[in-house]
Amino acid sequence: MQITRAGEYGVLGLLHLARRGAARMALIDDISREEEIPKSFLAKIFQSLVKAGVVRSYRGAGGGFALTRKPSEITVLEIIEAIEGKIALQRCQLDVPDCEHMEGCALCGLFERAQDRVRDVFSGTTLADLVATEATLPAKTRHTRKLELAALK
Amino acid sequence: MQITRAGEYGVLGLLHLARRGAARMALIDDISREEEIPKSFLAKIFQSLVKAGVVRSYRGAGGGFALTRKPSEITVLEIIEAIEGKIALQRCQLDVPDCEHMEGCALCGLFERAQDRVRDVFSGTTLADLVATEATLPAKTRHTRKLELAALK
DNA sequence: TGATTTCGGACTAAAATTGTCCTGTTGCTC
DNA sequence: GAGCAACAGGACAATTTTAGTCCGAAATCA
Ligand code: SF4
Ligand code: SF4
Repeated sequence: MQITRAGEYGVLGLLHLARRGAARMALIDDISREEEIPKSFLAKIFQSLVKAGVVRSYRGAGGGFALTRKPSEITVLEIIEAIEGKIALQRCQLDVPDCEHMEGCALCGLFERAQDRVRDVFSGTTLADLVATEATLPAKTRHTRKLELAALK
Repeated sequence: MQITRAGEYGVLGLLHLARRGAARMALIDDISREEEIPKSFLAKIFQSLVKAGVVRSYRGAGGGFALTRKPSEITVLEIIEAIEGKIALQRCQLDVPDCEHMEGCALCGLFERAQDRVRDVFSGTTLADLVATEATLPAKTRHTRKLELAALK
């Protein structure tokens, strides 16, 4: 019952992009280093995000990734589901359900309600919200710390 | 991002017990047959539930399992967490967290909120609620159908 | 005693997760 | 166009988790 690393890394990667401001570009290499995410794994994850239209990729020298929309228009739900597929708490909630009891199962409805609540939370939060939240957190321990330290040098 | 089979089977097993009424006993063998759950797996699951004090077990001939409380006093959350451990959407939500970014991570708080909503839904639903819900579902396809068919013979 | 039923732990098979790696392909710059 | 920089895509591998099985032991009852 966990969001996978892939999903988490995806959000963290895009959050990094959002933090950089508007449509600024970033190399997969930099994001991976600064957010401490395995590079080749992150590269793979970003492929899904490109396909989902959340980021654009630019190849070749001087290339990288950039958000296609404003951070305030990209929800966490969209990101996670682009990477992991639809959030489903049980097989009966899958896009192609895998249980023959669905019609008469009371539990099924409960799972659906729980799942909707999760999706509500994630769809009600955008990258911009996360960036804003970050500002309220103790700076010393902020996840962006490596960035800040690097800037000092 | 799914509740495991173990958790689901646990709820389904107890639901069966609740449906049977008050403190009536049931054999693991019957529950497993009627709910179509692998017997040895269900036996294992029920061990956790005994340890958690949700059911009592009686060994030997004429033994079986019975609820220790009224169905209206047993929540789905309690059942699932007795089996799977605390519901956690991410490693930072684990009982012994496994991430060094916690203090400064905006995402962490979001996961916590989502997780709390899930727990709300599950803690707000008891076995009695599920039994009641079942009554409103189409009888023909009800999950208890096998029981009913057996009763006709 | 012997049949029945749960207990507890060791064990296994399959699936999902979490990556790596290598071979393109695209685009920039000289 | 040569050569480098960066992403694209797919095959592959290691690890972990899930989903069970199996069996001997302990309890209980007739
Ligand atoms: S909750 Fe009910 S419908 Fe959903 S997978 Fe389980 S048995 Fe099937
Ligand atoms: S959400 Fe943040 S705190 Fe939680 S596991 Fe991920 S990086 Fe760590």
